[in-house]
Amino acid sequence: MIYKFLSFILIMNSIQNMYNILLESYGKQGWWPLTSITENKGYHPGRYYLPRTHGEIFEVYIGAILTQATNWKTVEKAIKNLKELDALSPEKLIITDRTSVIDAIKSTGYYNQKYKRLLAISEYYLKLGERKPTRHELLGIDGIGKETADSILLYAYRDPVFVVDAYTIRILENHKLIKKKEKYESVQKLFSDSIPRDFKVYQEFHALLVEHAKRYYIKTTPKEKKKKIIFDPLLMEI
DNA sequence: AACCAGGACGTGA
DNA sequence: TCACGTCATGGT
Repeated sequence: MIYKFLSFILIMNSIQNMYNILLESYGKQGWWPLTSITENKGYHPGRYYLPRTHGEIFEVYIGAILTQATNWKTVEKAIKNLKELDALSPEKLIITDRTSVIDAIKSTGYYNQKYKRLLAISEYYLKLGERKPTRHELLGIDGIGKETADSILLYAYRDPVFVVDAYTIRILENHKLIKKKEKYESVQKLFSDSIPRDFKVYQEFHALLVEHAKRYYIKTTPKEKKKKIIFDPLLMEI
């Protein structure tokens, strides 16, 4: 029993170390990217007061839906298209004709689903008014699962909710900090137990894990078919 | 030219 | 509960 306790302490320490090293290596990431920020492709490191307007907050919702199972570059294009269409607000999105919106978001794939989901969050966002959503409410909306809900809470509202994505799982598995098929909430709790309850840390850590995974956890050449992971330099350090 | 992307959801076992 | 198929375009 005491053995288990000690190993848990070590794991917590590794998580904290991982954050320190990633931050030191890559710097502040400045998520969530916003079109109102013209420089640095919308990223705004250190400006933790963002987003602040309804336009910026709603853009996080839109991006969170559109980025599901696709890369951000295609989402960037889609949001830009929506802006040119003048459909980048819940009110406008609802009244804009379906084919125009679908055409705008086509690059992100799954456009039929995503169109429906954009409508759903638009309706919800309007009903919300000035109120802040709860996780439970968000999860009740079509197309919003755990990761999307937590992304919205963390990046649109600055709630200290850790976002667990596929990359996070992959990295932690590789470092043997979790077992395979560890559950979402379980991984989330591990982070909550290991790092200070500070939304800024949560935002940066998640973004840093994504950055790290993009560098070392994606297959690079068709040759390395069997090897998903190249080599993670962090394995030596933590 | 496969293989994968900042997932979610429905279904059948 | 859980493993698996589906949704679809674009980047590497």
